[in-house]
Amino acid sequence: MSTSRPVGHGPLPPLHSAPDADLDDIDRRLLRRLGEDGRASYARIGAEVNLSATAVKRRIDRLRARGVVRGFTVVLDPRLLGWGTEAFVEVYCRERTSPEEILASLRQFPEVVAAWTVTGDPDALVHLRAADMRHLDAVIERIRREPGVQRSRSSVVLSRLIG
Amino acid sequence: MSTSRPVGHGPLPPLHSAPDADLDDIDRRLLRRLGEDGRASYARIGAEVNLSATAVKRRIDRLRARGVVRGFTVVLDPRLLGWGTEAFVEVYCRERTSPEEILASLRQFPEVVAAWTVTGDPDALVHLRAADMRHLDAVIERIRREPGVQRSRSSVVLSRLIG
DNA sequence: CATGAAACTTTTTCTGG
DNA sequence: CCAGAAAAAGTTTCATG
Repeated sequence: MSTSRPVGHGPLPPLHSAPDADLDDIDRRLLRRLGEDGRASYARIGAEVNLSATAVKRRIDRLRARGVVRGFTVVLDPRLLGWGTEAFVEVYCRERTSPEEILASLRQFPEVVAAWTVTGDPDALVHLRAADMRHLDAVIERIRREPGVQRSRSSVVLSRLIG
Repeated sequence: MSTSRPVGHGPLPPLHSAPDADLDDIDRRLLRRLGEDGRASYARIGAEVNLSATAVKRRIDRLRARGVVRGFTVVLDPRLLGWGTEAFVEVYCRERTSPEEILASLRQFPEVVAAWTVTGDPDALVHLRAADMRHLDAVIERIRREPGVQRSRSSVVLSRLIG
């Protein structure tokens, strides 16, 4: 029943040496535990941080209220779900293409797992997930044809090192 | 206690139209619900998918056993934790630098949230999180000085569009 | 073989110290 | 922060289609 998902490296932001977050040591251990198993019971967490289940719940509630804890989610295996191929696409937009327009363009693709506007030559970086190369190719082609998009440069993921 | 985290776009792989995963419609709805709230009770989930809590638990257990569900985790707000600045760094390695060496280099930085080896000109793409620009700059400098690293090209994240 | 109901255990949630 | 009681959720067992 225990999930082994080391944090620090991974989808979670680093907990240790956080510059400033008003977290005490117990909060950090507690969040680390929730990072490893988001369904861990308050009682079990409390046993590990030397706190009663009630105290643990109150701390987590407080962290939720503050917005530090945004919620809880399930971690799935994209490969086993049939989404084994991923890529990053740098998108170069035409002049006068707003982030809103980029967003609107990308929103329609379920293959777009994440996207950011960035500094530098490209305007946006897009993280794609697809079933296979063929699928990936098709999606990239469709993105390139979007009105606001001028050109793009793709990197297919060979292996996930961290995260 | 309900978390609004739309899936399809985001850290979760898309659930709908999964090419092949041996998931039936109930599994997909169930996973979607867990994506939104990883701590939702079996009873509540069951009420939404017209199944008993027992049946829901067994389905989730089965999905865990198959590896489709890797676990559960908490979703944190990096900004409120003091990690508000992020960037992507393309790393160009020297000849004969293995992925293992890249991994070993990057592992030591807690600021490295994710990293992939990729096709194309750069060898690796690195996702960084830092407290601020100053911090980000320092980390990138340290990465550039790593033995296996030849040069790098960075994009600072301006805004998160999706994910 | 998956399901649902019931029995049983653990955990959560209140209350008041 | 602790203790205890009530409520809810998790877990196991068993019978059914």
